[in-house]
Amino acid sequence: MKLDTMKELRRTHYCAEVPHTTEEVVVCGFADRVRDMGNLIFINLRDRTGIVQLAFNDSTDRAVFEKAGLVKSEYVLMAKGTVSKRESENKKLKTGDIEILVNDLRILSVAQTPPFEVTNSDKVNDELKLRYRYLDLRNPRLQKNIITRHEVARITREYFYENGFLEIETPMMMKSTPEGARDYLVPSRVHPGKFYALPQSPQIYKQLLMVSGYDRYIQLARCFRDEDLRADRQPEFTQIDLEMSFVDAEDIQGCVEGFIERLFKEIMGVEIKLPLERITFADAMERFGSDKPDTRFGFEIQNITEVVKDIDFVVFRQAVENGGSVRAINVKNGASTYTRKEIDKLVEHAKGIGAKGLAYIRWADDEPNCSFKKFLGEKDLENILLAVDGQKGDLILICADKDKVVLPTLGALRGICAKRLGVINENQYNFLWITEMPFFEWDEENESWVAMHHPFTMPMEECLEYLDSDPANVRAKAWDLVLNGIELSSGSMRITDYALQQKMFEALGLTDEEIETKFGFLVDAYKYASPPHGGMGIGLDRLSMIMCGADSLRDVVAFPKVQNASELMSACPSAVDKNQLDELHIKTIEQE
RNA sequence: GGCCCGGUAGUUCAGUUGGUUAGAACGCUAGCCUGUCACGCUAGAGGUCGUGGGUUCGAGCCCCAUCCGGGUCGCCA
Repeated sequence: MKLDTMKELRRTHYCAEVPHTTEEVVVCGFADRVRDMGNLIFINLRDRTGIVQLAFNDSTDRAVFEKAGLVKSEYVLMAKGTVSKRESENKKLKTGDIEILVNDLRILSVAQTPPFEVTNSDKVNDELKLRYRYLDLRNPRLQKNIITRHEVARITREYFYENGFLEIETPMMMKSTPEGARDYLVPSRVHPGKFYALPQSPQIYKQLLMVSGYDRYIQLARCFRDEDLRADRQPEFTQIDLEMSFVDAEDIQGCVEGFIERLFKEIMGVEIKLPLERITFADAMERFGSDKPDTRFGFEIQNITEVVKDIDFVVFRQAVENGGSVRAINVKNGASTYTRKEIDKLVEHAKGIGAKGLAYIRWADDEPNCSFKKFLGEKDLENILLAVDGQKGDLILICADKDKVVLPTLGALRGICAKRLGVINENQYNFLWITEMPFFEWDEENESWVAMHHPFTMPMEECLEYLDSDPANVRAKAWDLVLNGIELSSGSMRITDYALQQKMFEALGLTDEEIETKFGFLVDAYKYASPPHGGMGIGLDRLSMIMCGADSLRDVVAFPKVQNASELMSACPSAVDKNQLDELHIKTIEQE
């Protein structure tokens, strides 16, 4: 087919923004649906704003009409015509009461039959859509998400600029720091055997910017982590990275709260009530069994150790003897309708997390059905039900083990049951600050204490005395921001005192040599004085995901990676030419 | 790395106990159609049942291996 060109013609309006007047307009976009009725043709023209109907009838010039007959799905068109009121309105379209009577149609580009219908692809396999991501990105839903994400970025910059933050870029090629997540490494021709790393976050650089006196820093920073993916985890992601000087934790949180409030108001029209709710890490674990609890529903964890400690049931007794506990969640909202099979599935899930099993009481009929009834004394069941407010219609799940097992298990089950029962309000946005995070975390594999946040995090003053004696009880001036059960953000005050930093490194078991080679430049910087400072990194992708009502980052990332961290469209990562490797002084597997 | 789920026309799916020529809808192609808007009607094309091996007289279906995708645990300072 001979294609047309735009020549002198230029767009006057986006499709969904064509005015209801009779003036002449020029629109362009993709042919969405073509309805050819013989002597009457309608074409839905689509661009990033929406759809407008092009009409061709007996008053249309014959050459134009015949060209319209050639148009197929996804052809790229430009059309000039007059806006006309429609005979019957289409209420589903923003422009449903008008159409364009076309007097000049240009077919600018033709399309093969696409592998799936671009605007009707909800059920199409993700793999196929990712392989043809450029087609899926034409989908209005995805376009809306990508545009929303743009709005998030725009408001972020506006807000932080208005509050005196400077946007400063930090390097994408930096020193590898083996702590924490695995680095993506970058070799270089001029440095045989040496590697840059892509940043897991600009952490160190932003701290140095505070040392240098830039006072308030913001960056929409790309970050990279060579770890396994999840629906809410991509190996490459964007962080709203900020750092502030001469502030304490509450100041930073207040600043971020203002940002959240503005963002939700402007984009969603949702009022977020400030200040946001706060809960300590310890309380979050105790009540919700998670460091990122979803508080849109109840089913809180209850400690029933005292109630059941005298029951002669080996599972309970062993847990208590081993310093553990017996805890329960009462799944209300008619959870007693759970079938035996469904409960078995919950038990399986609990085992997957590490629990040895799960006891339950299901009260569907007149009498409660208890899985460990034969071990109970006369009043025991009554006491348990009283302790957890058990009523007819409830399902009570009980787990007994060490707290390290019991809490996460019940925390996970809590979420699963809430989803199954449909008690989660999708239009609710429950923000939650998690405060007083532990400083150390016990690393089973290496049998050592590691920093839970990062080693530059300031411990809480009152905990300094436990540094050596009881690391588990040292809490940090670190906090997370959680939204609907998803960790959005992490922040902390940083250590600016050289001596204290040395002490923290010691507690983490780092030798002087290790400190020098890994963080020497950072440690040295603090010898030259530093304002007190702290900051946060807010997950822009996750934030956008929740604001779009999506349940996967793929819906808000233009070109996402799949589970094995490859990108299906371009098929990367890929093998490279041997010459390229030689130049980088890298031996291939065959050479070894 | 572990566990679970999936892979059958271009797409979404159905496919009985292992049994003749593997079906439907949408899409696509052709024709008809002057007010459609998920247009309608008629006809048609389109399949190495992910791949390899095995069991069997016979495999889309059973077994083994493998690849791809999804979820999840580990992991993610």
